[in-house]
Amino acid sequence: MKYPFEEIELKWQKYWEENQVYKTDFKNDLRKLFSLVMFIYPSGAKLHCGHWYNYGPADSWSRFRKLRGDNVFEPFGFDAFGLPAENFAIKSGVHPYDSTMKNIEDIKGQLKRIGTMYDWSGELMTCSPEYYKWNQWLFLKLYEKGLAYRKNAPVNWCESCNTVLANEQVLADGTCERCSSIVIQKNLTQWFFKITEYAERLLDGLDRINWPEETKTKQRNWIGKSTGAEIIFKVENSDSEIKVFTTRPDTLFGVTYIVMAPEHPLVDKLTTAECSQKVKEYVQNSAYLTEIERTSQTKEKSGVEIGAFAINPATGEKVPVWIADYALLSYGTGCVMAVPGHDERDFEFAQKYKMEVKKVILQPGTGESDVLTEAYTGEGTMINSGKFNGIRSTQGILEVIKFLEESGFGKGKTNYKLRDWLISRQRYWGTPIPIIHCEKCGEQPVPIEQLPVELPYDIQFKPTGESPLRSHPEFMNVKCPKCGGNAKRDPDTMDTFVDSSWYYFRYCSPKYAAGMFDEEITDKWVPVDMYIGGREHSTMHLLYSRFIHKFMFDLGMAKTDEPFKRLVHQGTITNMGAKMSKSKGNIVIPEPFIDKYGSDVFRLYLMFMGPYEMGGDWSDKGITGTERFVQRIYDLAEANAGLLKNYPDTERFDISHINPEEKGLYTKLHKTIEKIEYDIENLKFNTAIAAMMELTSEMVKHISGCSNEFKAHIFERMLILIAPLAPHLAEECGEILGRKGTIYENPVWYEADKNALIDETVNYAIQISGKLRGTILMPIESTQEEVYEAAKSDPRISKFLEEKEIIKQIFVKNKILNLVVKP
RNA sequence: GCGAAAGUGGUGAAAUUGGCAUACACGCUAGACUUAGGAUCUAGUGGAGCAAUCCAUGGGGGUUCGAGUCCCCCCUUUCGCACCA
Repeated sequence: MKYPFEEIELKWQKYWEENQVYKTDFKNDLRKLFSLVMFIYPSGAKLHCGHWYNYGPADSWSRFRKLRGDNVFEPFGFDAFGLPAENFAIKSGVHPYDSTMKNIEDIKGQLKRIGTMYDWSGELMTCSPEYYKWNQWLFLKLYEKGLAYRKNAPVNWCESCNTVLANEQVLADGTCERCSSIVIQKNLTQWFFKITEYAERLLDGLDRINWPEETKTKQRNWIGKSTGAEIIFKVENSDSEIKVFTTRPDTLFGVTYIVMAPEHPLVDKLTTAECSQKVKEYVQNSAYLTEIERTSQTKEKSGVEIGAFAINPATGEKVPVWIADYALLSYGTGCVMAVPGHDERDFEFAQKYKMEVKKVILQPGTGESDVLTEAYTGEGTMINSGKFNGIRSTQGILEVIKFLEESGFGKGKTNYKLRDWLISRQRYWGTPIPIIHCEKCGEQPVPIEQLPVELPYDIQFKPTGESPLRSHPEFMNVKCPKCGGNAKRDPDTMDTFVDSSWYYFRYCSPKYAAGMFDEEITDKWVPVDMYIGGREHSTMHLLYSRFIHKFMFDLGMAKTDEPFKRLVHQGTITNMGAKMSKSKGNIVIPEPFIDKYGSDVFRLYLMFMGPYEMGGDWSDKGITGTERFVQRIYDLAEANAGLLKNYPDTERFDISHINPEEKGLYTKLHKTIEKIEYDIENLKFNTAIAAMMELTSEMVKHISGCSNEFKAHIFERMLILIAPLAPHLAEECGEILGRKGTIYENPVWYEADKNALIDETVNYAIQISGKLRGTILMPIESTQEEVYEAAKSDPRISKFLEEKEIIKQIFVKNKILNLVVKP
């Protein structure tokens, strides 16, 4: 009979749900396993194959662990705040709340068809006040500790859309994603979280978690630690000082000019009257470039002199001060000491503007008088550096720092590329920032007992560039919590990455009202043991949550200081070479395939396509392969209906007491058990399925020659092996075969019988001088002599040995015999 | 430019440690059963050659009895980061 997937998938999904098979008992934390996939943004585009590729295999892994005896918690929820819903509202007039609720309903329906073990009692959505209340609480805690603060900062601004854009909405060429006009930088007062305070701990923690090396490397690069010195340059005829950061204090004697970022606050003050016109033009010009444009290496460097001179603290020499947009205000001190002799960028700039190049590090193997034709950035001996002459540059770094510290002109300093996290958005559909601005008392936190600050439903969606909340008087006008006078709420909302930086805690007690989460549970159930999601979050979500988690640890609310013990990235499924996205119109939806083949076949196919962490371009070409495979298993079960009712399970068989067909199957089965254990644990689903296919083929061929007791043994184990990969199929076949109880209510895993893993004979590869000339079947553990004799007497091999002298034999037991002959 | 990953049949891909390259599938070819086949089953299927054999893991060197796997150089693709002083 054709495998009736429609009926049975519904039947088992209903059964699992009604019997609460996947409900987690938090009281039992023995062998607890928190298995998590990144929650979904409920967009109108709904679930596509990429989502399935994330959730299906992740669920198979969790199911495998459940069968092995782990107490698995696998929750799901919705990352429900965010820009797309609001943009949709601007276009269509549908309120973000309404569209989001509808999308969540739709997606939930789609999700249920996968047949996952989600414990829906953990379900949450970030847009509900009972969730975002705790975002606000978190904000206030950070505020209290000085880790949330407001400052003026440059942001992306589209003059045509009249709004702030997230970095992700600015295309690589510096234009607006929506209207293609140029995006400029504009200074606005914004809220930040001080993630930089945690930079060192964020680096340290990476050494203690089981994450892909590529992701750890990305985070390390993103944090971008570099050590060097901060050096003070006095300014001639001024009481101002210019501070620079450098990783090469050993090149201090080679400084020939200073570069400041055009937006540097000292620029106005230090610019002389003669230069002011040129400087003003330059500053204005660079404001129209995006950071992306400014920092693109293809652009030629440019700059102007501001007329001031700085004094080199080591030499007393005066050097000109320039502004140039290759200096970034956001890194280091925003000022650079330029050493054209030993820095490529400074060299390029000095060439263009005809500035002096001083050689202070001697490249090994070159002479002092050799002229530099390019910057030498390596190590060497210090020259032209006063009392430091002759010192190796690596040592010189330390010596110069010592000199700076003693003379008060600077100090050793560590710098990070990581910037503070800008969390305010001039948007409606997010968590309101719980701050009240009072003209008299200034910035006032909303008292905790007044949380949540609820997002009003009635609101005007117009892309005005201001938060829509600002034009909602009932929301905006409040009394100051301190003086009771009239005051205004902060009109901004939080970045949705705040929501996702602690949601895994909340899953354990989504309805908890006495705090962010029930620590009695999270103390035992957090951290997440397995986290599966895409690479695109390597430096965003995955860094933010590590930061927030460490903060929770500092508050005493988390027992560990890392949120995700083990991390795996599934590969990206592309379509026609491009990542699936609604705007590209290349989304592949799963429904047609589930309708045609069923959920298990589709899940199997996704896992069978290739290595899980690799992904690839979508094609449904091979799906019939997994369809046939499922049908063969179903046929086998039907042909042996009731078997397990009539024949009890035998734990193991003695190989010497079963017939050859049974023996072959027995060995195959137990080898398959071992392979599948290794493969699924390591998310190598494709080879696990291949192994199951092999086992199934062997069963189809040989099962009729087996005793009923033996059949019962193999079917019982085969069901358990396929259960994580095709859960509906396994339950149904179990029922057909007359198995006692359902699989997932009574999880069990069978260990491989080690005795069955050893073959009695092995196929030796016989090589002559490294070339394969034949194979011979030998009893296991044969000696070199025995194999050699057998090889010599085999005509296929002996003909290569005629009149040849064997000068060496290489023998690898149970594998290979290589006879090296004289050429 | 820097960093990471990858390159194996017509296609998706296997190959825990240096030890029989191409498992498992898709597709294709032939046959069987069929009114029929986009069903099922059986056999075959890296390339060249009648054959013995030879050649094949992006290209070129090397180490080794033996290299898809280790080392060096180069090419291509994908993804990150992109003047970070």
